[in-house]
Amino acid sequence: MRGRGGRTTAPRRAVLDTLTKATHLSASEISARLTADDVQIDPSTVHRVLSALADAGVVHTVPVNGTTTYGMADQAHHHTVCNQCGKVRQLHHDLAEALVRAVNADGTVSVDEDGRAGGVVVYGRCTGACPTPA
Amino acid sequence: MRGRGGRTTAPRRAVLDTLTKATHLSASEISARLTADDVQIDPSTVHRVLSALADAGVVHTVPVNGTTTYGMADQAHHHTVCNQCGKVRQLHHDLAEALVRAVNADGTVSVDEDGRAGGVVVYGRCTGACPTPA
DNA sequence: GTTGCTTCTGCCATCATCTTGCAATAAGAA
DNA sequence: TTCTTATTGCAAGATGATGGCAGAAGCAAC
Repeated sequence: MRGRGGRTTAPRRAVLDTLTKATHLSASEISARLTADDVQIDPSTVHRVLSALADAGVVHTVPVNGTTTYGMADQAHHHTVCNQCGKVRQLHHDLAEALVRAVNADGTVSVDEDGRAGGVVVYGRCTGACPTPA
Repeated sequence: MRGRGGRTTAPRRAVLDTLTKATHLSASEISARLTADDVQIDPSTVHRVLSALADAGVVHTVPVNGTTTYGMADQAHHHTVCNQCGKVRQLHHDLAEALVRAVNADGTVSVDEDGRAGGVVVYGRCTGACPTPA
């Protein structure tokens, strides 16, 4: 699961476990869930672990409001984001793929789908009531 | 230009002037340019002005790395962002519009193009050398 | 199983961005 | 011109994220 040179440590395992159970969490949310599970990991460590995992391509990042949310990289690289509640949803759509191809063909920006933050994000608003106005 | 209930004050005029001269700037960049032009406006005021303008639909926001960049709303609502240098480019493409229509048709998220942050953002990396590794 | 190198973690301080409270100011209407 | 109220400036603080450093632990070699 993480055979990319890095070491298998308890914090990394815990962060990945948290992220597989509920994808698209911010660093502070992951910290909160870990402490809720009686796993004491320093917030700075969570940030470093996430950064390392993102560099390794294990997780990807989605910017939401002012913060960064993380999700497993084996899932879709395209997302919708609600600007109100911050909810991140996966976006499975051929048009997103087509748009990526078009942007890549354009030449000014290259979208590397394996990169830590490459992909299409559609910002909008939940139709109806937002789940949690986080 | 800003007939939407708000008052026409010097700070708002200055922020809008800065934003029309060079679109897609962060709040701190706008502050820096204002001070460079010998216009003294408090950073918190810049934030409040930008937030008010975004709420009014005069400007739109694009999340870049950890910060928020602002651009005039009369321009394209879709953008490409370089994760390395933070460069924001306008994205004129029918596929982006088609994707928005598809997402709206999907029903879970509504993309209001007049909203303060609605639109498509494609995150990637500048092909070749990035302008300024800001 | 033991040893040792190197990575990783935890703690701390620091930074940057952004927000909020409050008094003073000024825009716009009467 | 006067008055009401939105807006600004200043200060303090909240929040997210980063970097340094000493100690702990993973992993490989022996």
